[in-house]
Amino acid sequence: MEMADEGGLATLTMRGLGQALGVEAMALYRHVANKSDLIDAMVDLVFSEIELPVAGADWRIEMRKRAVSVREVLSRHHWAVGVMESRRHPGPSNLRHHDAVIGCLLAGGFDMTMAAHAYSVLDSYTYGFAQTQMNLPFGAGSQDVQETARRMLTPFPVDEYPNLVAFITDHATNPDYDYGDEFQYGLDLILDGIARDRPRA
Amino acid sequence: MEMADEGGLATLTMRGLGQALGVEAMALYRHVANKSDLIDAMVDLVFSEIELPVAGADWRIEMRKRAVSVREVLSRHHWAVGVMESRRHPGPSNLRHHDAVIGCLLAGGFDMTMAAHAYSVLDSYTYGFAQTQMNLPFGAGSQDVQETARRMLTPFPVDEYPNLVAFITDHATNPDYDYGDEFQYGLDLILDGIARDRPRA
DNA sequence: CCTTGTAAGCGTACGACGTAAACTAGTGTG
DNA sequence: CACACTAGTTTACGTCGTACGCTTACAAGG
Repeated sequence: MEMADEGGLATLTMRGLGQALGVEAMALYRHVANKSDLIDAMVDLVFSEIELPVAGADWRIEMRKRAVSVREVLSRHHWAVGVMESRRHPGPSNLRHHDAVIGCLLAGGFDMTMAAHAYSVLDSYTYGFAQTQMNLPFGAGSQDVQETARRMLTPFPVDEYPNLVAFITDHATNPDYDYGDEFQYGLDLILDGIARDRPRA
Repeated sequence: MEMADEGGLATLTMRGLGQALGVEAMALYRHVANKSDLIDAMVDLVFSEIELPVAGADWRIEMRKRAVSVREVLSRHHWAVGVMESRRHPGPSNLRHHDAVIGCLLAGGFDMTMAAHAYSVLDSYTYGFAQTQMNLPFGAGSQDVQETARRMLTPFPVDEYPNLVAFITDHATNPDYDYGDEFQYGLDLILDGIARDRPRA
């Protein structure tokens, strides 16, 4: 996971992993069926790092806490975005996580249909945000943003994309703009919407 | 793109593509700098298939139309999810798309900050939903779901994940439950939230 | 007509990658 | 002492992206 954290899933190779462990690549196959199996295990480890919602506590606080935790964990393991939900063999932490989320919603007075709705919006948003942010071709630091944006737009005629340019100059390169803050806005907007729809208990 | 549509990005190889075109693999490098460049071009083609929002029209209708179109396009090109926003060299359709979305929001009376908020939530949700749905380890058909779910839970003690089991049996395997329908729910929830926050024009 | 420049495509080759198969030590247990 | 088990190694195969150098096809200019 350290290797993947640093350079992405692509830099995690069996040979490289073996070398990092002081062992030949093939030795790994004593402990792991194949690379996909290894990634299954890694994904489950990532799930185990996510804070579990507590059934019986305030659902809104718990759901918010979980979403923030997912985002924080995925920001430490950016390789995991895009691979978390695609496993054909979910591990125990994965299943426990889903079980806890559903349990917390049901305990919070949701019926099954509303729980499914809530889970779907929250998860889609949280993973989607993580994905778009992780993949953003610039990191923190407005100098970086400005430079990257200029390089992207260079091949095209000036004034071809006026709104986009306005957005970048007026907003995205503002030094006290942090894209990460956007997450809170959308998260609360969605929680508000869910709270409004939830049948009163 | 036909190749990737069928078997995912992994089955698109330079040799395979050459063969499909009746040409040696290396011939492709006359037209494309490298594989990443090829994928850049493919991503831009995907963007070009997305319906553009019209500036001046009702922003809510346009945003909804766009989100639905994104989802539809991504469902035809499932390989593109996870790669759309990560390109270091966005093409003209990509930039035009972003420009149109921002333009439509600004024309709809949003200030730049609210436009950024709206764009962020909508995009994160739309991509996130596409990602989780595309990657779901089961396709359509409840028989499939039931079978897959049982196989996933088999290695674990019964009653280890009661809420998850309840969700699957009560809800997910219901024959008239289509996960795709969840998209509409979340989309309208988010649009409602945005409409509420938008400063009145 | 011939030359020459350019675009298109081909052939070969290299160094990754995941992993199958067979083998070799070291470690207990009967 | 024999035996099975475990962890690790060696070698090898097929596939990938792609660097490098070669060969055509063809159009423009003298």
